[in-house]
Amino acid sequence: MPKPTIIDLARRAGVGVGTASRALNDAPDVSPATRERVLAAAAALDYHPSAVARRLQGRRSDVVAYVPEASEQPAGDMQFKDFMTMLARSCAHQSLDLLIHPLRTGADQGSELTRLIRERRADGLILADTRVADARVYYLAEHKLPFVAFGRTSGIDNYAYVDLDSQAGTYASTTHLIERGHQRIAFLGLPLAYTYGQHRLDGYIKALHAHSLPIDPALIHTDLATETQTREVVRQLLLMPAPPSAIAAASDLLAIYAMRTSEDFGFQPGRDIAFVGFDDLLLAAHTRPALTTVRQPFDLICDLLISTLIGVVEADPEVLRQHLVQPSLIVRQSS
Amino acid sequence: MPKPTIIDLARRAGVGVGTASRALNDAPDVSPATRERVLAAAAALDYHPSAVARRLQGRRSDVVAYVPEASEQPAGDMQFKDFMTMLARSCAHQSLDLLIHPLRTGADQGSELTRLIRERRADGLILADTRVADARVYYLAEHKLPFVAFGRTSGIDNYAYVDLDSQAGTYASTTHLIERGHQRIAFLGLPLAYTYGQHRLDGYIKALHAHSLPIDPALIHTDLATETQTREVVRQLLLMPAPPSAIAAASDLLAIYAMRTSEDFGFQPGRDIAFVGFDDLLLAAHTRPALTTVRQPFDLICDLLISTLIGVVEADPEVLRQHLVQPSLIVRQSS
DNA sequence: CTTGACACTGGAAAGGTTTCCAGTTATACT
DNA sequence: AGTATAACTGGAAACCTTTCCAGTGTCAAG
Repeated sequence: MPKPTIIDLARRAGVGVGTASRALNDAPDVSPATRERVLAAAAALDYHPSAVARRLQGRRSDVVAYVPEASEQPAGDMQFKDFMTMLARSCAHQSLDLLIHPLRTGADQGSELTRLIRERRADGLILADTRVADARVYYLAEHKLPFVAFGRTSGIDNYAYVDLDSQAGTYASTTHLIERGHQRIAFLGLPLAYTYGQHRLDGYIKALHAHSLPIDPALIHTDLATETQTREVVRQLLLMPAPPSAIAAASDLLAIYAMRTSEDFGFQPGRDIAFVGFDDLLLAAHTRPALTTVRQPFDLICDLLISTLIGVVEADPEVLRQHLVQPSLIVRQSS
Repeated sequence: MPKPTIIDLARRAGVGVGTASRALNDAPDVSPATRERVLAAAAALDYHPSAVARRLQGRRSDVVAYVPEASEQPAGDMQFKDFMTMLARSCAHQSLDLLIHPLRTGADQGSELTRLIRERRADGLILADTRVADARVYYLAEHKLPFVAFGRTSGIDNYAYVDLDSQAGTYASTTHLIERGHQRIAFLGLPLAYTYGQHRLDGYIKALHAHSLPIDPALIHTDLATETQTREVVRQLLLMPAPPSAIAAASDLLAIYAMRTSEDFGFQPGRDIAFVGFDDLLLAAHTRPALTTVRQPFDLICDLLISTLIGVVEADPEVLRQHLVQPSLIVRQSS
């Protein structure tokens, strides 16, 4: 019993294949009685239309490829699964399948990307973890391949992206600390090679500026990756003659490391020193004290990524190609 | 300039389509000169064969779908990205594409899974996060859909799986503690609804048994999810009249929470109390003291998942369908 | 009774590849 | 020289859908 085709189905229902197809896709030009009969036959035969054949006939493959860097992210990416899940959900809403195709950093990324599109294994690409200078973005834009980047890249502007306004995020968290009366606020930053690493630093600086506070380079540490590294940096901060009274971190993980380190020094986080993070990890709500942080609306971001990509693929001039999404500050006990 | 087809290519190279196809797939029956000519023409036209058409003609879609539960994993799944990346790499080795299709917990999972296969959107499925009683496994096995589960499920045996021998993992870590002279060893466990949660507990108990140590229910806490929950449990342990001298945790995260809590009580982890974890998170090597833990060889597991799945899809009787992979103990300073 | 419009239907064509089969030419062997 | 074999080649068929077009039948209006 080979899998039934639409021909078997049509025969069984006593109609032509064209009619069968129309009935299944509830096209307008088919009588209710006929549709009924086709649907019944489909159920009886346990018929499922071949997505492959359908894709061949249409011009689309109805697949989106998600192309993360085959990460060396220091602490594991805790939000990756949530993000993937939401992205998949957004795809499902548009009846798209989600392909995942990590790019090895060394390999010939260009031809890899080209083949994905040109072989029609995917209609469009979603990039993530974009860097300040991101070779993939330059390549895709130059070769006019359909893609949307999650995150901006500098030195190029005519491409589609969705990005969190990270700068607004740290601006908000830093301002929050300032409004709580803090004057000396340290900043723990991520690698500046990533665009969001840069933006999160920018927001902190902008907030200090806006409130006429001095920028003290001694209070700013970026490119933090490991826990030991972070702890060492925080140690130095706490041992300063005039230690900071608050610490703004560019990620929840950094903030948590910092809180722990301050405890080692006998400080009580949230009381003696204020902390804010960034990301709103599931962890963040469960630390003690619960961490004030900045949340990115992944669901909205994913929807935008997919709808923008569809616009790009269809070359729809109506679709806005560049989106900046606002984060929200979640105030908890640590600040 | 519509995308060139193999017909354009053949015309350009001055050969028939059959010959062109054979030349591209380096089939045996084509002369070196002809192949040369076809390849040159392909380069000139920037020709890429349509994966969709290829899939239609062959019987395969050459796609594997990875089907995680749309998790409520308490702490975010830190290893998810690494696992995905390796799985994708294993797929790439076999020229397969990896589709990701999270299953909403509520929805009609059955028809979702059936459609994935019957519509040929994927040739086979990889399941993950299997539970002790996993409805998806039962369903897939009953409907004879091609799949491999990462993790075992009870109450059924004729299905393909790859699993880490978690029991051996906690057996090893617990034994390691015993050999270090510990007699009172507490256990922090994961939800028992997950098979590995159960197995990790089993290994701990088995190790105590093997060394004729008593099983003290007061030292065993399972179904731990959040940090606060874990800290509370550890607090209770440390306040016991005869507190444990070592703690075996079923995950690195639980171990780290426990270490931190013990520090709050003035203990020095690794000296006053020993700790072992499970998972070998990137974090684990960077805590202080560095965490002794159990590592799963994800690369091997992924290769096995994919090769087993291929065997299942091709109904190859030669392929071993059930694999138990041994973890390895990584000894660091915490024990 | 004829004509037009209308509602529905069947079947062919297209989408782009691989595979199979029959055919052509060249080579080798008797 | 004649035949058998080998080495290669071209093109048709198959994979399974959707879409388009021409056709059939019904009904209303003229």
